[in-house]
Amino acid sequence: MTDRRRPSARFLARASPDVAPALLGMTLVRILPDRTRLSVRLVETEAYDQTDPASHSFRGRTERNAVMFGPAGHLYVYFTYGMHFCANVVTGRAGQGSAVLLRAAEPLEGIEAMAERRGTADPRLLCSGPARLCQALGIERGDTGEDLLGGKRIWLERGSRAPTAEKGPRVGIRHAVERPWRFWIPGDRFVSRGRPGPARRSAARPT
DNA sequence: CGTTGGATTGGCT
DNA sequence: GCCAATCCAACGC
Repeated sequence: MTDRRRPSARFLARASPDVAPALLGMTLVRILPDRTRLSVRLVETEAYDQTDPASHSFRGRTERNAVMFGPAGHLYVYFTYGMHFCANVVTGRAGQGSAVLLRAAEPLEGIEAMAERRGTADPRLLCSGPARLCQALGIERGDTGEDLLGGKRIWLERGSRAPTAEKGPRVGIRHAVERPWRFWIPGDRFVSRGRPGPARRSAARPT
């Protein structure tokens, strides 16, 4: 059964590479301004922290990343590529600048509303990707700082946590590519593209 | 103050 | 596989 309790602050106040796999299988619930209830099951996450050249917090606190340096359990939303939002759960202790990027999820409730926002009904195209997830759930700049442990517009529930996680390199970064800080539920069809996986056949072959 | 390029996506070749 | 879309934070001068 699904556990509707929220995770504890203590659970999130750990290092991001520990929290990231532990979030898999948890539920993210979203209440839209018109009170539509949406929910998804997290299936893919990535860890970031201040020692990490790929992290927004690497060069210290700024106006943009301030939420990352606050207490665990808040939502850090950033805007990128001129058109996309991505959402993170702040982890660790205040001042550490660590967070977990929510990369992909399985749609559970409010699928019709998600499909409308996304412009497609294909379940695999609703939340499989960090920017897709945000668009489906209506997460934007103004949602940064929301309290996922005590808030009423968006929060986490324990859900049906995954027994195992697979790990591999993070997606779309230039620095610290060697850190295997991407985590996903093995075999889950809602994991986003770009899976590392074993030996994908490449189009670029030597002659 | 000007430049660069990004924790992405979707459409076209 | 390749690249445009489209904003703006971070960095260099």
